[in-house]
Amino acid sequence: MSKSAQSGGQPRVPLSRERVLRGALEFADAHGLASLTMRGLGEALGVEGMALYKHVANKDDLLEGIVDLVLGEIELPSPGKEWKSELRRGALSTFEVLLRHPWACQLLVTGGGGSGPARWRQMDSILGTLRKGGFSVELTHHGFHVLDVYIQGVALGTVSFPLQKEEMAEVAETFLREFPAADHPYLVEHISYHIDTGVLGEGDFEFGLDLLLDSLERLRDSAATGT
Amino acid sequence: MSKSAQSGGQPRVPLSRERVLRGALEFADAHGLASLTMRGLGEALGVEGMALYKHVANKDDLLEGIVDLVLGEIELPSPGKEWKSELRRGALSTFEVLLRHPWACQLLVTGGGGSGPARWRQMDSILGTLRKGGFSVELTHHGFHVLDVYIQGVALGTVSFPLQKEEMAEVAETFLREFPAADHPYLVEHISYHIDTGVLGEGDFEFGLDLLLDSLERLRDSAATGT
DNA sequence: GGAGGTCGGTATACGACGTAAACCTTAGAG
DNA sequence: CTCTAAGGTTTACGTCGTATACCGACCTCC
Repeated sequence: MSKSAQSGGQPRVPLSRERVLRGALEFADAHGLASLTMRGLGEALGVEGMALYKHVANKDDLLEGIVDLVLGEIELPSPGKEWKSELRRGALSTFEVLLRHPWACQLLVTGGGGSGPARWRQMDSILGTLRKGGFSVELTHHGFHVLDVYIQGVALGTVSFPLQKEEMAEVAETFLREFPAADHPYLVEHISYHIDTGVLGEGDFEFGLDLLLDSLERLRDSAATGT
Repeated sequence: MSKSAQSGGQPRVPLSRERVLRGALEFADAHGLASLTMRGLGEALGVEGMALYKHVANKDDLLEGIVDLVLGEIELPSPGKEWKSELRRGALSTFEVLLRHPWACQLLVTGGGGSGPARWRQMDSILGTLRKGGFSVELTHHGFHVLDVYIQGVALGTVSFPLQKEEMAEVAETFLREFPAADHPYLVEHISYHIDTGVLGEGDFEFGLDLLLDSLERLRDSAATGT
């Protein structure tokens, strides 16, 4: 027998930062961020809550850790290839990943914006894609922030309005019924539109995304011709 | 004496939802959201913490209340006037208000997005400004969401990166020093740019805002000419 | 002008949370 | 066989939101 497994029962796998973070991520996916508690996570890992502190500095550390894990799932654009489709792909991937782990949005946004290695890699690849796509340093700067903010914003908005298509219509209808509709004619129109077309979704996300990408392209070109 | 003031000392002003919410807002401004606690707020209002529950259903109710107060500070665009400058004004006002109450951003985003009357009024006025500006229902829908998300996104980003200009440069420099810079060339360039130009600010906000407004205008016009 | 009801505030208490500190257990090294 | 230290447990503290019971002052109505 090798040195790690021995005598009686199970193979003695003694936890680790890795396993704690992975467990926390799954726990959050399963039960939501609010239910992610040190004692609860401990139990899920078959251990007393305090044991986690042997692998994690404190709860904030743990949260930062799982945010970075999530960010690591994002598909990155490759600097050098066709910039627009690369950024588009990366943006859609970000959107998907954040919707897959709704709680991560919230953390990303309230916890300083995610400052782990996965975030750095993502930033670098987006910036690089713009630069290699012919954008000046300044335009790259602006473009990056606009895209970044937009993506996080939509993900956040979508996530904090967690309704399925039918629920949505139902809720909207009861809302319209007991509402000072006369004072909010345009809001009523807007809600009605939502009743017909459903919730915010990928389509709405892509609308703004393409708007931004096209605008950035136009700016790049007009800067190049010296306008 | 009138009926409200009497005998011994002070004039008997018995709290109210209004005063509780206003007090909570000031408390959050002064000490941050994390320090806003029922007992703490009670003390600030010269009252035991439990007294607040006579005016507020629970803490969530209180938080929703103060978010709506903040939203009420926002200057609204007027449907009918020149749409672009109106929306621009409203967006800048939103930005300012959210920076004035940084904690509100966070609440706005985690607490279902603010669903009180102030939010409704704001939504209605933005939607109305677009419609009266000649946008179709569909384009209004998209334009609204894009603008809305962008504004909240930038405010959130700015707020969660709470550095002054000099701090910023300093932090960035130490960051660059102990950083695997070789693996993140574009990120390094980006940070250097930030060192020179300072933090995210109103300028960066306006860049994306104008980008969006111009793009929307273009879409409106091309839809009008049937392209 | 008392009696009673209600409104606004207090006192006390409970369970959950993050986490500090001390302790125990085991397994490998000398 | 002992020493050590890493990994896990126990116990405890302070803080949070809040349920519940209580209490005093006012208003109303007979």
